[in-house]
Amino acid sequence: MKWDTLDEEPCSLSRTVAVVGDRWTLLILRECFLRVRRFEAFQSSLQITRHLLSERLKKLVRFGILRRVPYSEAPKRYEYILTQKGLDLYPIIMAMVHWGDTHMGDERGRPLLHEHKTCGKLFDPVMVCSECGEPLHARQVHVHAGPGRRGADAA
Amino acid sequence: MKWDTLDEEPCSLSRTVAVVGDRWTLLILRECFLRVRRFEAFQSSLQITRHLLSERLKKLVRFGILRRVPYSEAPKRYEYILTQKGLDLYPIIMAMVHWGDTHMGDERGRPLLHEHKTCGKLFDPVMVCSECGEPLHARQVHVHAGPGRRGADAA
DNA sequence: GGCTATAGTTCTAAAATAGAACTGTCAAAC
DNA sequence: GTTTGACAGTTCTATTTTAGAACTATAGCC
Repeated sequence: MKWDTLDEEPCSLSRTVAVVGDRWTLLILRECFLRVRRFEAFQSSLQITRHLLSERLKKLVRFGILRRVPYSEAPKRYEYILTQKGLDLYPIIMAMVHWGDTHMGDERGRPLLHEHKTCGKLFDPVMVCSECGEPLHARQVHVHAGPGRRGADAA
Repeated sequence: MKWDTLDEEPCSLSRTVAVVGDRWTLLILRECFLRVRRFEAFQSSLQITRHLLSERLKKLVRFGILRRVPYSEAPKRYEYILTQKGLDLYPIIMAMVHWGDTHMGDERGRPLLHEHKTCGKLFDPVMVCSECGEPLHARQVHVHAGPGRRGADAA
């Protein structure tokens, strides 16, 4: 497999994996959603090596997930802010958090609780069908080839 | 960071990342949801090296995502089947597919279309609040420390 | 001038992955 | 009864990635 062209595969999962499919990237994004924005802040909260952090931030900027915004002119300093494309990753992060809550928990209970400001309640994220609103289950979904596909595999 | 204890961090995202946070694992799971079950089938559809495929399947079995089920006694042969814990990863996969459809598409359209058998329509997955049913957005969610958490970071 | 803060870059060592070849079991074909 | 092929791996070396630590650069403050 050539990882450098994974984002051009005729499969939306592959394309997403090309961008967020590694450990550090997902942990960096977690920090972004927790309002972390600066190099030193990412580095100290994640204990990632500075080299890799630099690489990953560049990649996220290149893919349009983060914007590198100056917050100081002299000396030039930048912070990293989620774009809309980045904010749209929220369901992925939340789906992962929820699976972890459900299947990887210990006896102490959840590390974090989520409150929906709109309704004021503590909630779980639920994935539903856009058409009928019912919760989705793998075995109730049938997959068809779409226009962006010739041969090969996908999901 | 010590990847071998990432599944014990007080953060549900980290714990999930410990299990599915690498490229190959996510692609293998895609195949699982497409009903691929056998070693040779994974290997030829993904072009993964046999060594890594073997490693990743072992890991998924160890974490209870897949079950290794004999389908032939002589010679002994096994196939890999999603457990309920594995099936529950579906929202993560679908969230990633949907993000790819939305943000990584080309002019040819989607690689795959999804039909909800329950309602018969082509759909998109939508993540909603379990309490009020409204679609979730990152900035409408407030995070609280839960019981499974002392100091440090999380999501 | 010396100290600190911030945001990186550069270097070497260790670990993970790629790629190809090899092993072992059994069924069916010749 | 020997050969071929399918299947499910394991083993080996070469390349790529990542870890960990040190270094660079700019500027404010004392």
